[in-house]
Amino acid sequence: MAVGLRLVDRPQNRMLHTNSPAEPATAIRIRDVATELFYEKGYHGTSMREIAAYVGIKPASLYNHFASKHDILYEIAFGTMQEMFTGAQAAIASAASPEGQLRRLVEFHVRYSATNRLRAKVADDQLHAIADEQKGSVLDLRDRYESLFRDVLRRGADECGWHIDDVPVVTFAIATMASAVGVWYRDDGRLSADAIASIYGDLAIRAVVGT
Amino acid sequence: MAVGLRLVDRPQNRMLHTNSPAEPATAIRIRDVATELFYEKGYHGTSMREIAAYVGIKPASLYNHFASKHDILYEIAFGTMQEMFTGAQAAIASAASPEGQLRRLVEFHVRYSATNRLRAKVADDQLHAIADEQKGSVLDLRDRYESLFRDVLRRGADECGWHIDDVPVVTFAIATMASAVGVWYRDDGRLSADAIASIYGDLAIRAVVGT
DNA sequence: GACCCACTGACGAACGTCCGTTAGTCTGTG
DNA sequence: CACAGACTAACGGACGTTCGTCAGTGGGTC
Repeated sequence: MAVGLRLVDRPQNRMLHTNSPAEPATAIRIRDVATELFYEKGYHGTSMREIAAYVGIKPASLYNHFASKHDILYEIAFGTMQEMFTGAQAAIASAASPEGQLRRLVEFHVRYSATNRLRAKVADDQLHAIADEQKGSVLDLRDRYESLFRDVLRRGADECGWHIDDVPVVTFAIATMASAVGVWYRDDGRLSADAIASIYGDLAIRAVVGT
Repeated sequence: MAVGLRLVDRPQNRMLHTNSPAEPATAIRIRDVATELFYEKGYHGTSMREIAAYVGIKPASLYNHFASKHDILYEIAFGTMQEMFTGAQAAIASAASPEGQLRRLVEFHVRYSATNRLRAKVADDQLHAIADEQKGSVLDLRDRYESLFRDVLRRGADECGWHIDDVPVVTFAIATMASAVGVWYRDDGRLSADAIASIYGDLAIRAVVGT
């Protein structure tokens, strides 16, 4: 497990006296462990037994916290998309000009993709494994997120004469470029998330607004 | 199956008299079907039974053509990386200046990612499912591919004063941006692969060289 | 032309293993 | 005492893979 999971082995560890309130609730630990395993091996490549082992409980106990394996993935994906959507809204609201909005948007997206790289990638890549009834609400949120980007670009093209051959194509190009930061970003890496966000902000502005 | 698979049902179809040489060999059909299923549902989400059903043979017969499920994925991933690497080499050789080389490189990458979108995405996303002994050779090829990009950017930064804050970061940004075309490209879509490649070529040049 | 034989690629049946999930029980905490 | 949350044990089913078998094809020999 490359990122940071450790198998928990606690033969005698039945919440001895709920000592530390800092200790995260089991449901959260399950969600975090599952996020990491889904990231590493995919949804279908990860078993409930494995999740349980890393959390340090027996497989059956998972069902005290989640109704099903699908529900774990759904909670990860939906929660992530929700965070991204509200964050992007705030980013846009924090600037007035299209140029300022684009920069804030890209910077937010990069920062989020970096600091929440596991969540963000799982929400993207494992969509196919979400149950059909649940998939709709996640996709809907994603569409609304993308349209935030698109609207800023469209306004820049209309009002400021940006170099945009094709708004949807460029929207997607910028968004995916920023998403991909999560693939290589590391908390202890050479560059901070803010520094990378700034580089990408420059890149996007230069690509679209000009030098 | 969204892309184009059809379940093959042929109760009486034992290569009646090897009539058409146009009919692809079974191994190729298996590879193509597997590519599509891995793309749609991931490696672990796809079963050998399912692959066999879409090809129109029984599961056991798959093993006349591939030693294992892992081998199918490996052949897809390695073959794809090989094609991309040799294509990128040719793209670089076709221009002399860093600017020309970057444009050709981006255009090739976009065009390949568009016209081979299933292969390309499977090779990227399903790497985690490749057996450890085989993973090395695929990763190695990918590293060499990335260094082709990196070298062009580095040369542009050194010799032509391009705006590159950080060569590895920008390398990755451009490459992933171009890869992502495969997510939405469709053969019968509004824009041809060449047109999209050109848009992305412009975008990359503008982002890095300036207007 | 008739025979032989290696080869290819399909088949049905079965293997041991692992899967997600459930039922029922026990135990410590409030 | 009630309850939340852990446990043990087990379920049916799906998994990748192996096996023995067999029809059809093609080339070499008489």
